[in-house]
Amino acid sequence: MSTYHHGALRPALLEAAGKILETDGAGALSLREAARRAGVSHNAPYRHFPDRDSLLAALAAEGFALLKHEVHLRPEGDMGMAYVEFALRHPQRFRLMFGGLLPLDDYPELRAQAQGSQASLQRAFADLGEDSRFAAAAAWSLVHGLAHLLLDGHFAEAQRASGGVAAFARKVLGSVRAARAQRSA
Amino acid sequence: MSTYHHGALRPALLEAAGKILETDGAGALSLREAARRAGVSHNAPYRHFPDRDSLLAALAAEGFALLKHEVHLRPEGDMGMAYVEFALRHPQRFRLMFGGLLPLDDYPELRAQAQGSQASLQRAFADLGEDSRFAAAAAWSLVHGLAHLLLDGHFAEAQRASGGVAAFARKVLGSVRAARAQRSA
DNA sequence: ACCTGAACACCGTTCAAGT
DNA sequence: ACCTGAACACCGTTCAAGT
Repeated sequence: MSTYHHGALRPALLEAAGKILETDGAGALSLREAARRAGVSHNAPYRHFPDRDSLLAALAAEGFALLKHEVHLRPEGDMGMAYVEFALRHPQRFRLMFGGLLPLDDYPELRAQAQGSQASLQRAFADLGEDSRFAAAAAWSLVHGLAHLLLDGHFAEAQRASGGVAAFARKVLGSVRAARAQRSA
Repeated sequence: MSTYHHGALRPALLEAAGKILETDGAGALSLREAARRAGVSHNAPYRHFPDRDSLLAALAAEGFALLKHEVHLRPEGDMGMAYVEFALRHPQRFRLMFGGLLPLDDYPELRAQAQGSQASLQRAFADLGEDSRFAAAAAWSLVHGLAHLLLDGHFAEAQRASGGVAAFARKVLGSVRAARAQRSA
């Protein structure tokens, strides 16, 4: 009880909010419910977050840090797959990070974090096209769009035929890699 | 005044809701505000839509029909660009269609409509990779991801250097096409 | 500094009526 | 059949207090 009154409320709120986000999505996340789960009044969160958006922004920031970490655990050739797998493992977090719900102009640090994940993919797919800047954008677009469309269930049948989401994703990314390989041959 | 009481309320609500969607986004769209703009009580919409989600679903359906129409106006090689341009021209509509806000499992006709836009892109990018099914998925993913990332402003600097969003998008899509061309040479 | 409780203006949704 | 008005249980946010 008294622990929350001693400076641990902010992380407690983030944890409670994170759970709501994962299970019900950002749209269902209310400050009041997070406060309830943290055992404080509906008003206590305002000591730690100026408004609802800034709590969502903090959750998105956690997500960007985790995404960067998971992508960097992989060898370069597998970073695209790591990106897709992150989205599949944390669908609601991914939607919060990239769903346009947050006014990114008000949170420039979030956009910077998002571009941190692009820097890695750039190297991974650098030879997708000639100009490396456009190639990097194409690489990020490819894995980002694939992640989104998988989350929306738009490849449901194809996934079944491929034996699972991950196997399907690997084949889609692999088909582009194959085109690149033939080009250099 | 009395016109709305004679069967024209449904389209009037869709029009009012569409305007709110375009200016403030799906999150800010309330049934009560749509009803207000249509000049009826906050409760009248329930005669035409069972709940808020089904109004959003109707707006998304309009979007999918428009997307399909605009994509089919272009020659095959330009359909990817048409897809991106649709997203840029109707950002909030695009986010509603693909932002995960709607429970697509409850609206199977929407998912069918979404896949209608893929059918065209499949032909347009059919030689991106060997297996045409995976190549089609890669093509849709590429344009879809590019559209999303452009809307989120993640390519802001690169866009400036390229002289505008559309020019940048064209170069990104072109860089993939260039890789394909080199491969067949 | 951090938290509580009352208050206000919004929602979505339901129900009982009105025409 | 279609619409209104009252009502209920939620929100985000602000303000005046409490410790």
